[in-house]
Amino acid sequence: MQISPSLEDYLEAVLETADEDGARTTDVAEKLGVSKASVNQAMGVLADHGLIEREKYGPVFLTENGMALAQAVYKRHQTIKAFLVSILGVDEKVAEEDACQIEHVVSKDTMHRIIEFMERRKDE
Amino acid sequence: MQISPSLEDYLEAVLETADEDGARTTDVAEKLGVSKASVNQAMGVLADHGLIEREKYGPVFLTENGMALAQAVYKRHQTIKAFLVSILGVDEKVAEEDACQIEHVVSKDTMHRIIEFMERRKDE
DNA sequence: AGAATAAGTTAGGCGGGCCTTACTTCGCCC
DNA sequence: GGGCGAAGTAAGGCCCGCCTAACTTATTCT
Repeated sequence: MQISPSLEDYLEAVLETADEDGARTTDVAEKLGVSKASVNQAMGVLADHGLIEREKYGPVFLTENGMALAQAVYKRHQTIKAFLVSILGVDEKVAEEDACQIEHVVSKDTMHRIIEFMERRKDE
Repeated sequence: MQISPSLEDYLEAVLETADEDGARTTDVAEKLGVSKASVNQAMGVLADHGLIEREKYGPVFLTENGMALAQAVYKRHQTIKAFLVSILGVDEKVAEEDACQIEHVVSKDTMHRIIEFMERRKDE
């Protein structure tokens, strides 16, 4: 499953804004700071990839695949953010923004090292 | 001075491939893994921004502004790479690639924290 | 129910960044 | 000096990601 960084952001936002009734275009747009039209377009692509399902003029829902991917992205995000805050002492808000960017460009290898580093820190 | 990440990469590559006779389109293209046409186009934009100078069919040279910016970018790059390698233990080659991406998305604040962290490490 | 408002959708457009193809200029060598 | 290959340039095209404007559907309120 290969989607662009930007689509990963949309997927993550769907996860974060969803409740039992799914996620709304407006909320996702708000969260990402883009227009509803852009969200709608992105949802089309995510649906094509089988990552979400939606009925016309209704909310969207993550499929199983979509949920798995969204959670993976979310976890990466949280891990990087935690690293920035707890290890480097970066401000919470800044860390949030930086994590959002870094999560898309960091290699699996470096990601592992970050996790390891934090594990080690925890034990001390 | 506001240029895109991609243009920063071109500028950095000019710095890295240049000798006394300036930098060549071909070398920059090779270094970045893009076509000569793309390099040429980017050089046009950098020239418009007064960051490089060039004569037709000749090599390009960094202006003072261009040199300053290129060095700033280069330093960021090296710092991030050093952090990945020496603190996280990331493989040299992987760190190089990751640094190349991260350098464009990291905030000034986080950048400072990284430097501080490494300074502290050095003292111990 | 009917109007006003909110949510979602569609169409069309724009800039960034890359490409290929074809052309021009340069430098070298017989 | 003519020819050739390499370097540089120009033109045109493609995809991505975003936008605005205009439209359709849903909802809410009196």
